[in-house]
Amino acid sequence: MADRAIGGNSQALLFLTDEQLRKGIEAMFFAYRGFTADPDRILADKEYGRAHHRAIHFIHRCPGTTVNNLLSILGVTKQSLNRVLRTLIEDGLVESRVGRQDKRERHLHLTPAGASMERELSDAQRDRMRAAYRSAGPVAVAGFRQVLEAMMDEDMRRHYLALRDGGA
Amino acid sequence: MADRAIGGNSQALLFLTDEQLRKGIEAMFFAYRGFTADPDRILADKEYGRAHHRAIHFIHRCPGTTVNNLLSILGVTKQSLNRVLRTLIEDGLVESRVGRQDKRERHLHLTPAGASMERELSDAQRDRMRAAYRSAGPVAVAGFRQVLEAMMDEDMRRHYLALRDGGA
DNA sequence: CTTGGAATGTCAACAAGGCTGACATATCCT
DNA sequence: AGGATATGTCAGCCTTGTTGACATTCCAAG
Repeated sequence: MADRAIGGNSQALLFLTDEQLRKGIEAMFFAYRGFTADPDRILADKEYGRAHHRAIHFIHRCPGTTVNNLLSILGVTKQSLNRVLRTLIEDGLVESRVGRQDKRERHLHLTPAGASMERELSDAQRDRMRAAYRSAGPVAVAGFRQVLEAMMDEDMRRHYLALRDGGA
Repeated sequence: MADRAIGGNSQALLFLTDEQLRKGIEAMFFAYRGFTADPDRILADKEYGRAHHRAIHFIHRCPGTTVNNLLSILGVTKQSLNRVLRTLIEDGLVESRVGRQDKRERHLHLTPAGASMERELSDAQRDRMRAAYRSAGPVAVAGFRQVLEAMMDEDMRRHYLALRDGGA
């Protein structure tokens, strides 16, 4: 178990020790709490939760996306998503338009109210991220993204890259 | 809202644009799924969930920790933790010893069975982390940790640093 | 034109894991 | 003796995930 990276290898692999990996694991745990803390605080006052935030985020990023596509990005069941989506539509934050070519599909868009909520949430989240980026510097940020990308499941990486490159 | 980092500033701050921040936010979202995926799969077969994993992890890291300390690390209520802890103790994975100095305190330890479960879970999680580290390289890993640390809430950072330095 | 399959919506039931509030017990400290 | 602390526990609630079943609508292939 212990530190297989060392074995017959060189000092250059010291960053692969179980010790280093454990620090990374704990860093992910504690950092993710910070990552969601600010939007969570805002959402608590309204009637919503983190699931609503995620839906709003990706509808903002992919205007006109279909339910199926959103399902696959979020990685939840349609029943779960539908519950969230229904309240967002009822409350006038999201609009669901019947597809023109394929009328079975629904294309999702934020209403002005939805866009305003999106801004409030992502501003809060970006503020923290910006402070972290600034304090760590550009080189660290590049490494941060590189490790995160390598950590994703294949399916998730596909979605991520499509958003990263398509949305740029 | 858009790209305040650019304003009257230099090119050196291009990594602080909203665009770059958004990519980091999405990377965190997708990567965290991968981060928990392997332990979750293992836990699904047994009677446990992610909350049990977290408790086991930190009891392993801080043998003899008190319930109160664990509460503060995990950031949940004692009722939530207790539900998890009770099942772990009933199932013989965790042992709760009355404190010697202060008999009000309970000191938590993994039993051999608990330690074995811990190993199985953290092996799975470390494997993925190791692959990510290896593919990204030591410089990226340093940046990864740096940005995550900067992203934590103050309370979480205290716990993280205590574990990072104390546990080294 | 019919039929199979895809995309969507919805109902019901359930589980995990958060939360609050209230209360009990044992222990420590002053 | 009495207040504070550490823990455990009961009851109930919420969010968000799950499965399974079923209806509708529509596209596309035969």
